[in-house]
Amino acid sequence: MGIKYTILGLLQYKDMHGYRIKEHIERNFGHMWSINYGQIYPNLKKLEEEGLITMKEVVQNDEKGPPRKLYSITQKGREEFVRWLESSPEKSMILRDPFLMRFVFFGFGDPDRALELIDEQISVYQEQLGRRQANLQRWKHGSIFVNLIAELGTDMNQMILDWLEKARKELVHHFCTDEAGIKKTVKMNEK
Amino acid sequence: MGIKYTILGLLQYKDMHGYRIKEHIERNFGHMWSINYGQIYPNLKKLEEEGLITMKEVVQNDEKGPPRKLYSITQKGREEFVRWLESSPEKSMILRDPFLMRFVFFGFGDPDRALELIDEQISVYQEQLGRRQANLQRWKHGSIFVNLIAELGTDMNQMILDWLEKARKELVHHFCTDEAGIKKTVKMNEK
DNA sequence: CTTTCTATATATTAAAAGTATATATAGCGG
DNA sequence: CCGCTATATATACTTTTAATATATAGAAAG
Repeated sequence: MGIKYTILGLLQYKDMHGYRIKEHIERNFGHMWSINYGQIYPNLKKLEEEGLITMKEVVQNDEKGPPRKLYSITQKGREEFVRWLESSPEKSMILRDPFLMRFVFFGFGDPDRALELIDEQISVYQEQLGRRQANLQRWKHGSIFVNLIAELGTDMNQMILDWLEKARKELVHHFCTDEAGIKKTVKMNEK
Repeated sequence: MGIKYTILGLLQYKDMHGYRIKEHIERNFGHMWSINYGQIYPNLKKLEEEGLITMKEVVQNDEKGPPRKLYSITQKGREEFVRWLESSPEKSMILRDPFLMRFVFFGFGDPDRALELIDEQISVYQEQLGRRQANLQRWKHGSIFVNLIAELGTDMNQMILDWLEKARKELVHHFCTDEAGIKKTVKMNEK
């Protein structure tokens, strides 16, 4: 889904080699999505075949490591990129969450364990939120677009945390009204 | 990612055939994720091979259409399902958004067009929010878990709308301070 | 000087997921 | 009888993910 154009977009900023492309994406957009080497190298090859980028040179590494292939975008690539950039997205947001997939069926499992899993998820998102807020400060002077996306990341994180806490409360109440002996659990889990 | 367990989970509620599984997922969780026949039938076959479900019977359709294969979960399937249900998720949420992928690079395109795309996205989410809120009413008396997930869907929708409007304002301001002649555009897009 | 470790770099393969397409059955309306 | 729609099973192909392979080079330890 648009990996080609993401790579083209990055090469508009500056020339890059494959390893650096993944690094850049992870650093700047890692909170929103990620990319794999299995996607990068085949797409670089394809873009080159289509004449949208060229492999400029193979340079010896300054620091350490093997020689690297530096890619740059062509004029044809710039035009194709803008054509895509100004087209309407063909699909809406796709979301996959192994936790939510479990959440739907929590009625089938052990209520105690369900609450534990929610607590784990709350911890994960709290930690991630802290990292994202720290990153926000770092990126304040960068691109307004990256900044706004980072804000979306923290907004989303906060929203999910709020929902998790609300869901937890309602489930504690729901489990509590069951004939199951979980009152002790409710008490233990209350702060 | 867990398609097998989603199918197992649905078969805990009641026996179903392949076509109905997709229908059920689209109706109850369509706001969060979707599934394709290309995922359903191979996984049904695999689950049967693993002894987690059985193909109970082939029944002639009452209404119309061809005969259908009714699947039901086995005891082994129930145990495997609960094992998965009570395990910690192995990954975090995955998010893919063709619009956000473009948003990041809006600095390269035409500012007018960028604002148009944002306006389109706002329309899409507003419409989706209306549908989700209507669905919320319908599901109020159903499973508390499905209900909470539906609430998450509307919460997320509202959050994204808020962010889009905030982003739009900041971008209008950002573009306005450019040396580009977009003041007219700013004026036309103001309500 | 050699070995081990780490970071950096290119790349491929297998499995899983997602998309598109094919084929079939049956009722209904023209 | 034909065309359309809904219902139903299923496969082929593409994309993504995860894992793995191979390589280079500096630094540290022995």
